[in-house]
Formats: sequence, structure tokens, C-alpha cells
Amino acid sequence: MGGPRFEPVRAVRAYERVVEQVEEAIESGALSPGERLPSERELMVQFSVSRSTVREALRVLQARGLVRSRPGDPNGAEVLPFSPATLHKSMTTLARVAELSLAELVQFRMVLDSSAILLAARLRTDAELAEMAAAVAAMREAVEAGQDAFGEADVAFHDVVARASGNKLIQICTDVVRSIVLKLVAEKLADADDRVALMRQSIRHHEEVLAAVRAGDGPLAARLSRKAMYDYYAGYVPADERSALRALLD
Amino acid sequence: MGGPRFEPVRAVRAYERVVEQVEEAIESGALSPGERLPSERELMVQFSVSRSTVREALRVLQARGLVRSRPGDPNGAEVLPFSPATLHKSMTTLARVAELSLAELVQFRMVLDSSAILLAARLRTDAELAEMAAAVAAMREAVEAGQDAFGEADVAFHDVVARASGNKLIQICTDVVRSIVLKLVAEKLADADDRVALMRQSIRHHEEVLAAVRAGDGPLAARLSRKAMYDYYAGYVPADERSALRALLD
DNA sequence: CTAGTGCACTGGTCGGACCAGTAGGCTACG
DNA sequence: CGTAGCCTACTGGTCCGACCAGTGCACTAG
Repeated sequence: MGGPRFEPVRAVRAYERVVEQVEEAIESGALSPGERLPSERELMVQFSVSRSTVREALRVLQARGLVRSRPGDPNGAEVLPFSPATLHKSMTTLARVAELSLAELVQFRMVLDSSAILLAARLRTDAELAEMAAAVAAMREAVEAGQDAFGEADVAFHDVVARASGNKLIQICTDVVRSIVLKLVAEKLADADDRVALMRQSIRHHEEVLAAVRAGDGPLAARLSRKAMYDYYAGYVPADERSALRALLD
Repeated sequence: MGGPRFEPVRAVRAYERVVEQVEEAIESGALSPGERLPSERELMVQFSVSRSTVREALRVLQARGLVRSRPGDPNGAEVLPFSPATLHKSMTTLARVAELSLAELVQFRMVLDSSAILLAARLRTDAELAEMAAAVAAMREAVEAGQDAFGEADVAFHDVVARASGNKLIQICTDVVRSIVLKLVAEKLADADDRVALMRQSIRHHEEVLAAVRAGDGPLAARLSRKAMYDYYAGYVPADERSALRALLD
């Protein structure tokens, strides 16, 4: 007792130390997006490791979305700007492996989207408000144009809202979760007859939300948006899981 | 015109195809957590690729948190159960690279936590309610015991709430974002005198939230929890960013 | 001046080699 | 007979050297 606490030295692999150094350089800003890393053969000299080790390190960095390498490029690997791609990837596997139900995903969207709208109602600029109105108009026009155009306009609306919330984390998570939900739902598309009715209902809901945002009534807009999302997705969710969704309605 | 639309065949690297196959096997359930992959030398036979290629594929899978390999293990790499570790990792780099402010993170916590409490107030079991009460009791006892014990009890409370919400995604995201916030805040700890006052205030807030949950009043509990989190973290947030946080208060 | 051709790089893949570590069977000792 | 210790046959981690198919650039021939 009382002696020095020795902690087990976890064997740190060579490639991990390479990863750490490059990662540190990127996150500290010493390496900016667009800049190039030295070539693999140059890196193996700088780090005093073999090319295999350098390559394994680059694979890890690439898997984390920090760099990209292209065969034949006279320059080395390119440092990438941050993209939510890896966040998206890990959340997608989360959805598959951790067995996230559609109900949980939709519920999460209800939470995020309504919060974004609550914030947007107070913080939005006039330009953003105009964008929202334009997106709703596009939805109206897209009823005849087809499913794709309607979906795009819908996404555009929620993108503006997320941006107007002023919270990048909400913006990114909204984007990621939405694409997962849309992918799941796309597999079991509603019948053609329902679809038009669903679109018209959705447009009406969006108009109401937009009006509330324009009026600056955040809580109302948030409540309406939760209701809208529930009505839009409830049909895809098994009946016995809908009660959890309704728990978010007022 | 009108001829077949040829799409560019993106050169798919050998190691990527290895990754895809193993990933598919894991996500489809053909390979369960705890099971072992064949050894690298065996894999290079099965895939007809060199060991370098196999190893690069394994590095990617490891970076995604799907497998783990240990030197000297007579078995191959181990298939891991899902853990939010990679989600945590990518969100942490998001926080660093995308320049997430503490205000945004706290705001996100306010949204998630209050939603979890709203749901928990309606869906919690009696056992979970007892756990929450126990956590608050532990917080009371920990005021004298020191910062660490208090923090643990605090975390335990919010963990139970997140679990009681019945939404695994909320649970995981809450956990991830909280640890990031705590890490950021730990760097600028409040003065010792403030601390005790802050702890007592926090306990009072938790008691109020707990009472609301016990009464089944979700909206009240949610409102109280947002207020509680604001009061607890506002001191760490630059004054000019606090208004965005206050936008979530009623 | 421009169009075309090499050339000198790049990353991707392969094969072989060695090392340190582990586990489990085997042996030799108690 | 039981067990402690060694031995071996693996494992993953690292290194080396080689070849290939791409890419960009400079140089050259028209």
C-alpha cells in the first residue's frame, strides 16, 4: 500500500501512434482541409515505420473521415473538411445492430425537429423565413410532379428550419436521422391513393407551422410540427408502438 | 441519345470488398458478438487477397468498432457487441472540428434531457422511479464527499431517466453529449465556494423534477429540467451566447 | 503555339520474412 | 498421480522489396 500506482502499459501499436499524430495535427488546425499529407513513402521516413504501418494508419484516418487518398495522385492524401458522413455511418449501424425501431427514430425526429422549430421561431431571419415559404410553395407545386420532387421540397423546408435554429448539432443530427428514417420508410411506400391525400395533409400542416413561425409563436409551432410528423409517419409505425409517439403530443 | 446510361464504375479497392463482406455478415447477424473471425492467414485464403489487404480491411472494421484483434490470440479477431464508442468518437471530433460551442452542446442537452424526462414521466416503472429517488439521495450525501461522487450520482439520475424514456437513441445521444460537455466544463471548474452552492441548488432542482415525474406531470418536469440545466451551466457559457439557451425556457 | 508523348512520381496489391506474444499440450518433477 | 514448468504451434504486428495501374507535368515534335 501507498507505493506508486503502476498502471498497465497497454501495448500501443505503431500505426496508432501515427494516427494520433496526424489526428492531432488536423484537429489542432496545423493541417487544414484541402491541404495534402506527404506521400506514403515520405511518411514512412518521417515516422520511421514501414509503409504497411503508414498505410494502416491512413486506412484508420480515412475510416474516420479525416483524409482521402486517390491512386496516382502526385500529392499525398488530402485532408478533408468535416462531414457528418462518419457520424451518419455509425448511427446507421447503430440503427441496424442496436435494433432501433422506426418508432424510436421517428420519436427522435419529433424531438429534434420541434426543438429546431421552437428555436427558429425566435431566431430566424427574414431571409430564412422567405426560404421556408418558398419550400412550402415548392411542395404545393410538387404534388403533381411526383414523389421525388415533393420529398426534396419537404427536406428543404426542414433544412432551413434546422439552420435557422442556430444549433449546428441539431442541424447535423436532424439530417442524419431524417435520411435513415426516409430510407426505412421508402421500403414500404404507401399506396398511390393515400399518397396524394398524405401530401395535401402534409402541406396543410407545413403551412400552419410556417404561420406560427412567422408569428413568432415557438411553442405553438413546435406542437404543430410534432403533430404533423406523427400524422405523417404513424401509418408506418406498428400500432402498439404508436402510444410512445403520442406521448410527445399535447 | 437514348442509349444505355453508363455510370462510372468507381474503382473499388480490394480491401473495401473485404470490409463489405464482413460488415454484411455482422450486421445481418450471421456473425454474432463474441464470435471469432478466421485468422488473417485464413482470411487471405478465403478472400484470395494478400495479408496486407486483409489487415487494412481489419483496421477499417476495427475503426468502426465492429471487431477487435489482440496479438497472440490463437483465435482470430473478435466480433464486438455494438457500443456507442465510435458514435462518441465521431461526435467528439465533430465538436472539435466543426467548432461546436459549449452553448450549442448544452442547448442540445437541454433538448434531449427534457424530452427524456417528458417521456419518462409517462412511461417510467416504479422501479425506475425508485432508482431516480436513490440517485437524488446519493447526490445529497455526496455534497460533503466531494465533486466526483456528486457527479456520479448526477449522471446516474440522468441515466435512469434516459432509460425510462424507452428510446435507445435518446439514451445513447444523451450519454455521448453529456460526456463531451462534462469534459469541456471540467477544464474550467468553478471556484470551491460556488461549488457547494451550485450543488445544493442542483439537488433542489432534481428534487423538483423528481416530484413532477412522480406526479406524472411530464411538461412540468421537462420545463423544470431545462431550467435546472440552464442554471447549472449558464456560468460556463459566454454571456452573449446565453440568450440562445434562454430561448428554450418558458 | 499546341498536341502528343514520356517520365517520375503516386497509391494499391502482393509475397515473404521475422518478431513477440499467447494458449494448450507435453514432459518431467514432486 | 498431480502439478509446475517448458515447448511448440499458432496468432497478430511490423518490416522489406517488388510490381502494377494510374496521374500530372515537363518536355518534345509537329
